[in-house]
Amino acid sequence: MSSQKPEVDGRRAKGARRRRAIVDATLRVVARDGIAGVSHRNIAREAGVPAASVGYYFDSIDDLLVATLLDSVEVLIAEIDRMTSEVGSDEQWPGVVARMLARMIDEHRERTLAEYELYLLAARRPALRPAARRWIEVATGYVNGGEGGDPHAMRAFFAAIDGLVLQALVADEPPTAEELEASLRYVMQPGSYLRSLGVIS
Amino acid sequence: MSSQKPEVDGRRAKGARRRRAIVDATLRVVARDGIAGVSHRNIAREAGVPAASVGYYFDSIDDLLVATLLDSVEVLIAEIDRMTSEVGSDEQWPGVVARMLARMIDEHRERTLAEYELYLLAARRPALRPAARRWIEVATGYVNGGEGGDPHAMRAFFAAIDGLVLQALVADEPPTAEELEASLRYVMQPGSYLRSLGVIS
Amino acid sequence: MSSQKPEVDGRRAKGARRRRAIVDATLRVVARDGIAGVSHRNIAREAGVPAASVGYYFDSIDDLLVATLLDSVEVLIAEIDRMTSEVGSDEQWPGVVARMLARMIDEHRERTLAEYELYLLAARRPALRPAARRWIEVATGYVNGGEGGDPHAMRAFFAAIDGLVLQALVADEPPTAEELEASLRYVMQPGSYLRSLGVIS
Amino acid sequence: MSSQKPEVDGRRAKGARRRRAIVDATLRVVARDGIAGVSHRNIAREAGVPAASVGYYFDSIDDLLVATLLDSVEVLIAEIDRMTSEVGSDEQWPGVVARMLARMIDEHRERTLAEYELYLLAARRPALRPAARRWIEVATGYVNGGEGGDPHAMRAFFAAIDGLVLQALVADEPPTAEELEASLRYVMQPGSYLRSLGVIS
DNA sequence: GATGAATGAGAATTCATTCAT
DNA sequence: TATGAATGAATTCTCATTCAT
Repeated sequence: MSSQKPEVDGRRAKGARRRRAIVDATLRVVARDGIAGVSHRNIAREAGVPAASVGYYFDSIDDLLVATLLDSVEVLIAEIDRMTSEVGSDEQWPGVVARMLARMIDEHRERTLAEYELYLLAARRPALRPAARRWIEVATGYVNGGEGGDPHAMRAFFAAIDGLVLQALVADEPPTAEELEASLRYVMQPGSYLRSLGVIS
Repeated sequence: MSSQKPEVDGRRAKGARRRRAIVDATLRVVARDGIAGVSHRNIAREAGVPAASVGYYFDSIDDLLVATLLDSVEVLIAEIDRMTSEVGSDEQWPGVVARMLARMIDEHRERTLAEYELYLLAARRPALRPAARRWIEVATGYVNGGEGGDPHAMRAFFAAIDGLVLQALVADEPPTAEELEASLRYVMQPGSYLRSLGVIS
Repeated sequence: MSSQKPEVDGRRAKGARRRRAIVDATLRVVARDGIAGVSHRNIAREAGVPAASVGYYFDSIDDLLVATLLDSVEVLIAEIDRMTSEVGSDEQWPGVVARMLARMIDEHRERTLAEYELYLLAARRPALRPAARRWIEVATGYVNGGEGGDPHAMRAFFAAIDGLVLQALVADEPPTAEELEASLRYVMQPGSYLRSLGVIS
Repeated sequence: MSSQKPEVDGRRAKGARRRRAIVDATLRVVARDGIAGVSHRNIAREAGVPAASVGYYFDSIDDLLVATLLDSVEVLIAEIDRMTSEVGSDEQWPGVVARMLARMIDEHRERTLAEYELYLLAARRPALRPAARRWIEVATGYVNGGEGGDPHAMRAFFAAIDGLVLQALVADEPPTAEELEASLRYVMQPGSYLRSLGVIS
């Protein structure tokens, strides 16, 4: 698509880049200082942009948080993608998921914490709901492509995962991958549970 | 036993009452405005005390939040107590828990949300950890008195409950008690799950 | 040279003026109420600017004090300049310095006191050291251009002056110019002292 | 002296002890945090007494500072006493004084700083003047028992000492005893200076 | 006499927003 | 379009003081 004023595209591209930089910075700030640390100044400093730019690109802090939550979901999707490609048979699932959770809890603790804070914030700010919903939908879709399976079982399954991560984040000593796997086996028993989920037949 | 200085008791009692009023007000404020709404001024207005009193009774906002989280656990305990007295056989458990959760989500939505926010905050503030831990311990203790049962199964069980509530709080349309019960049945199957938990034999 | 955006210069000039007004006001406040009187509110009221402006132009109170101390040095320089132009032969020096000190103590008592308070504060706040050092360097430089002379004699000389002013500020009845001159003669004896300083040969 | 109510003496003694503890604590607090750090709470914590006791034993902060300054003078007297007993002939004086000053600046830097802050404060608070005057009188009295000697020379002599300490406290690198001695020799030259002071004849 | 309780006032700092350019 | 400047409002925390006991 051509443009009469190429510098406009340059400017637009610059604007998009800057917007992007602000969103990325926001996720880093939430990871570091929590949602309470989200302020125009903090974000601008982290992003390396003028303080007024944050207010310029996002009408309100809420707008910024919506964009950040949505963006973090995409990052999560990419991460899950990478992990699912590592697993072969159903029998490995508990171990694979456990290791993924352990990584989220250990290596990416602050980042994971940030995502949960944003997620919980959706309970208060309706504007964040679509982003939160997308998260659930994406996760659900990974099990069986979004089709089939008892939705109540599905909900229980992901609820357990969410709860395990939540408790791990709060715990003084986070559980190891082995412990997580042991817990996961109770909600991923091939004979009864996963069958109900439609993961296996 | 009489005292020569009843006025001391009177003062102490008044102080305790005021302290109590501040904690109660804090839980209401968190329920209404979220943790972000916790400020000396907001709390003081809600409690009907001078603003400086909040700083007087609690050295820091964190101290106040710790006390509030601890207090909310006690309230939760009382609530669970009431519910456990209603249930007869094991078979009823899923329904009873589902109805309890539905009530937490519907009638006491903001209050429950407040508890989860405080709970998640413990992930960032170590000072809140003991309060958060007490919550888990209390819940765990209710299943079998804290003895026996596979701890990993226990963890998975409560994780599922936590996750169900969390997702319900975020959802546009919260699940009904029936839907929750359906989900719970997957993590409370008498034949496999509850037996592992040591709830039934 | 003209500018396409004269308004920028206007704004910058206004900012500089306001900054200047705040520094001036700070020196007046320290003179009137001491360093203990330095607060955003007090400074702002004295300068006739909004309270938030003080925090806007100076990141911290220390920054403001540094700027104030540095500024007061410049004022002192101007004052000394004026005085040095009045003196002819070496023999007059004690009298001239004595009159200068007497003026600092009498007419500008509060102002001089403010400078000493800022100066002593440098002993606690390293950030003020450079400003304090500049004061010493400026004074030293006036004797012989900073070159030659026994540095220990120089130090003793200015120490005596500092001490005389200090004691005069604390005294119930400040010394007259004549008394100061009599004291100064003991540290400015042409035959031994000033020769060591390199002031005379 | 007998008493009908020995417990009163006990109480009085306790009160005097507590008063003393508060004064001592004040000097430590000023040494540590400067005069700005003097508050009822800080003093009380440092002294290990109830917060309200400070206000009880001293009507105002000024009263407390007066007592503290007076007390610090007595401590200084004891210290000087100890040092004067070490010196034999006049020739040693510069070295002895230099070592004393070096110790004040190095080992007791904060304490010395505190004394200068209190001393300078006397310039603003007339209530502190008597304490400051006593300081000067005591120091002066040590030279020749308070009699004889040219008072202007005396003033210059102590002014130089005061100024040397003042500048040493502000300097990044405090002078060594040797450097101080070199400076002191210029204001303690036996042939002219000390003779004027009446120290030697 | 002595002290815990309580509070109004004030401190520095940070914030979101507005405005002029 | 984009941004430095500016500011009223709000934050937590500390303070001296008063009061009841």
